[in-house]
Amino acid sequence: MGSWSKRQQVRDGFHDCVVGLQTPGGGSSNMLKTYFSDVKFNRCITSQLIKWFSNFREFYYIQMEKYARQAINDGVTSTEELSITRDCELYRALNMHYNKANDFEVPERFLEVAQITLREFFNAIIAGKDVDPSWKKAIYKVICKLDSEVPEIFKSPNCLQELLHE
DNA sequence: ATAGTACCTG
DNA sequence: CAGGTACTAT
Repeated sequence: MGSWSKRQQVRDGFHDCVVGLQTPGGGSSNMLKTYFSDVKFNRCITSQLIKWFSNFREFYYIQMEKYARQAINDGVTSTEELSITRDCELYRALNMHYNKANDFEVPERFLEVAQITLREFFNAIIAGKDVDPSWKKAIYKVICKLDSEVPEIFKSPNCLQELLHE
């Protein structure tokens, strides 16, 4: 399936910054490829790359919904009570998935966006919008606009090593 | 027709 | 994650 020499390196850090990445319209597919300068892309490899990000996004949103519902069951009534810190359960779940080895320092911006996402889910569920089969679409549309730029350092084939030496 | 995505499954 | 289906958009 091709040499994903950079796969492990890029995965984690990428998603600390690119959570809601939507490929259509944004031309993001080509943008992503520029971060894998050592990979020769064909149809198959490209779709696998796209699939990864699809899976990553999926995981992110599944956690958000789960945590939002859990908060509601726990009696939370206001979004003011929902904040995402580096020691909260949700953050740990995400970090465990995207940044298992803690190679990357998760940007503050990620916490902000995650919190916005969580509150978005919370409000939608409270409002009973989840009866609509496509209720998440509205949330996706909001969050994908909050994507951060992917740090340039991830373009380096040796980004992991370089980060570890900082 | 093809690429990209959501949703579900293993 | 990868596979598969169904659906949207180009």
